[in-house]
Amino acid sequence: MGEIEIIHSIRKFNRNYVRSIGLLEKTFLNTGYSLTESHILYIVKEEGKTTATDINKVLHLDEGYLSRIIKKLISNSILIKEKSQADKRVFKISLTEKGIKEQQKLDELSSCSIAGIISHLSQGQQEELAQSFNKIMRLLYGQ
Amino acid sequence: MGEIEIIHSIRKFNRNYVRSIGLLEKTFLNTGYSLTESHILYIVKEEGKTTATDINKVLHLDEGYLSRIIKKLISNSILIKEKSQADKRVFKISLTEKGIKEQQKLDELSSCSIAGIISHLSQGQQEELAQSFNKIMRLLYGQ
DNA sequence: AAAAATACTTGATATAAGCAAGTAATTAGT
DNA sequence: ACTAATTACTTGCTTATATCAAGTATTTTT
Repeated sequence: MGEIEIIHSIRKFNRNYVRSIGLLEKTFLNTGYSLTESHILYIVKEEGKTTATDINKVLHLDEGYLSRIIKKLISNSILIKEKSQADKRVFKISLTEKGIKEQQKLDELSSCSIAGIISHLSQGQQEELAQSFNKIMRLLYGQ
Repeated sequence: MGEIEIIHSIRKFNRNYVRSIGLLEKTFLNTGYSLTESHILYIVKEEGKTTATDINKVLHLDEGYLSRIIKKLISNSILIKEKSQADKRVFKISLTEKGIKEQQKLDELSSCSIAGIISHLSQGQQEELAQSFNKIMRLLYGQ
């Protein structure tokens, strides 16, 4: 396989996957959260208690944009922030009780939408699919 | 591998890939074309002479939005439209000379950005990567 | 011939994202 | 210890991207 074919395969995948992600975004619209917001909530769940800066080490959003999203999530009682004692520039962010529940709902929605997409595949095909995704993850992102 | 692991793998991939596509979008910003516009031009190149409706069979954009994008591309002399003789509701759309050149530039930019991403991989790893993408394409999109 | 569907357009609006300037706190340089 | 630079976060303003709803013209269905 030459470089041109390799690049062609990846570009073909990208063209198709962009649309899948577009569909995913529409699924999230009904929830009242954007994909980006749901991503932020996922990170806060994973990290437990974190900061805007740490979230942005993953997401690389515009700082002002992130600040506003967090502000909105706080005003909707999904997140709370408390001033860090160690560094008074920093706000520690975490999920409220409501936030935990909302995040779980989003988590389930995401899993269900994936389950739907792979439901027409056999068990063996589903495993092949997962292994392909895992391989790409390792090769591209070292994970 | 159980269903939970399979879904987990795909979701992990998605979280990472969303950002790759975000970066790709930023690359395109400098060109004066959005990823969506470049996608439209790609389809017009592939199809030769096509219609808004046919483009949207692939992209599923809002009709009005697509109409405006096409309008803009026409006013920038990238596309031309001519009324179909067979059906006077329809406009046949195609690339101008300038449009062909611009599309080629976008094509190269896209290929180069992929080449950059895979450049740190060995030839063998690049082939594994392409094969993984191909397998996913077949499983998810039947292509 | 009327009703329904299709192809496309346009006005108004919403959502997502980015830029730039600013405040407050911390760290680095001398 | 004091100034300069950096970091964390915020806010006002703007742009980019996308959607909704209503409308025109044409074609297809009944």
